[in-house]
Amino acid sequence: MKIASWNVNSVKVRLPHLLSWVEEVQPDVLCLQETKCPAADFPRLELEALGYRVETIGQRAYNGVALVSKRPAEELVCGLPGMPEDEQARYIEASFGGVLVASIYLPNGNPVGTDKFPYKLAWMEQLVHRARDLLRREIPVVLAGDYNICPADEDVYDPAAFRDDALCQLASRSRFRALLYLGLTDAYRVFHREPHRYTFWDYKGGHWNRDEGLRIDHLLLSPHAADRVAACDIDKKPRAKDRASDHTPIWCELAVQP
DNA sequence: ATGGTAGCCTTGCTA
Repeated sequence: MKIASWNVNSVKVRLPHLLSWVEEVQPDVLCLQETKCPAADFPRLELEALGYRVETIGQRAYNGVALVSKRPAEELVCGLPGMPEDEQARYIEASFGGVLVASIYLPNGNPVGTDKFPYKLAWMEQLVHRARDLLRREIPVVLAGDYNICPADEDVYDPAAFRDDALCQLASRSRFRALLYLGLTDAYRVFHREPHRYTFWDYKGGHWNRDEGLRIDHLLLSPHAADRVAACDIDKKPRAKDRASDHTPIWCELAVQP
């Protein structure tokens, strides 16, 4: 069972890239973030033509998450439990044949010193609570998405330049580590130990061409999923295309019948 | 030199 995550930065603009990637890679579940698209406007017919179903929550211009899957979603959850007052479309969760998958668009939190940063930390606190509840079920869980967290300095092309950034703050990293200490596993680091591997390259300043990026998109696995993970990688090819998203997909393969 | 680019509800906001 192949599970992937991709911040597409507008599903409408990225639709050609999205369709060609789905057709080529054939993920069983693809988690999207920053669709920037209300659910009623989501281009679901094009994905259905490839044999996929879509569950999504969205809003105009900002945020928006989706689950694109071959199997129908079960036990759908829209919005992060514990944050009923959150109006931003950042969390959608469902089960697919006994594997629970969430598509997460964690708040960016910049600039630190504004109310955006405490919003990020409060959101992460609720995500920790949700993860704790899900881990009690003792089933395979994949929490996938744009976490807007660089777990360590090795995940940043220029750690000094990002020292005061919300993506690298001690408080942000501490909440991310709280997820790991609960028993979740960073799937990418099971297979790749080398530093300076990225999922995001800023549009500004030719960062893609110099491979100056950040590792902020993550697949976190519950023990039952980590026991079955057979592969995980970042697919850099979509980032090289014209009119690319600033993020590229990350995927993992679980030894579970889809 | 606090720049640069992209997408959106655009003349500003978010990332």
